[in-house]
Amino acid sequence: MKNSTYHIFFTNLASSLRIQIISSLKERPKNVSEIVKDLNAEQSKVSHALMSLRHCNIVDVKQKGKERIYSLNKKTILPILKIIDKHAKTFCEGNCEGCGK
Amino acid sequence: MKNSTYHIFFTNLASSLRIQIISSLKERPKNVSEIVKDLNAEQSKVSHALMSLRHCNIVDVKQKGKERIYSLNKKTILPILKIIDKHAKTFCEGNCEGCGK
DNA sequence: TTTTCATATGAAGGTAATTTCATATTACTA
DNA sequence: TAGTAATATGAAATTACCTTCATATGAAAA
Repeated sequence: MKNSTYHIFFTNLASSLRIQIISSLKERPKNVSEIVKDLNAEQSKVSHALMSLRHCNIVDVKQKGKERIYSLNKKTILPILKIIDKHAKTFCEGNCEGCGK
Repeated sequence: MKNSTYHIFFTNLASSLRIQIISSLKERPKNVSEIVKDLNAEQSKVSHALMSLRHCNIVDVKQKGKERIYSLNKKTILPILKIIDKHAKTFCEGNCEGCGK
């Protein structure tokens, strides 16, 4: 019961950097350099994060010349984030130690 | 960007033990001893896990004598798990290194 | 056909999360 | 009210994860 689908999937989402990448890709598909600029993060860090997201099919990638264009699997991710937003709105108004507010 | 709602929420779900607890509570509300028996896990471990889930309002608790009855916030959790199940079915048939299959 | 740009990779080190263990608390019961 | 059952708590130890840094790869341009 270590590497279940849920565990890998949620571990993947339990990273601020990866969530930031997801946010950035909501807008449109982007290459690595664009994401790096967006987040003002290190290139290798972003690459590692993208690799991880890719393993879970949270993002998809295609080559275009020497660039790689990453795109978000919106169908899976957006509804989940929406549910959590609603959850937070319902339970974490004011200050909620468990929800970062 | 460390303790965002998403980070705390997903970190909470990124634990096999806590996912097992959630699974167990899908059936019906249970006290700690029942959960401990269900999962064949240590009591203090389960208590810590429940505390963590409670902070995120993933579970709720009420006292009943000397027992504490934990119940699942199904409205938030079930749809999320469902989406991931579907995601896994779509992307991880056969063997998928990223999804534990 | 070397240089450069874009991105990936591996491994060591650092940080954060989980487990464990010993003990505390709280509410019933004899 | 001493005892016990049920659960919680704190802190040290362990494990898992993330970051960093140095380097590799691969595609295009010069």
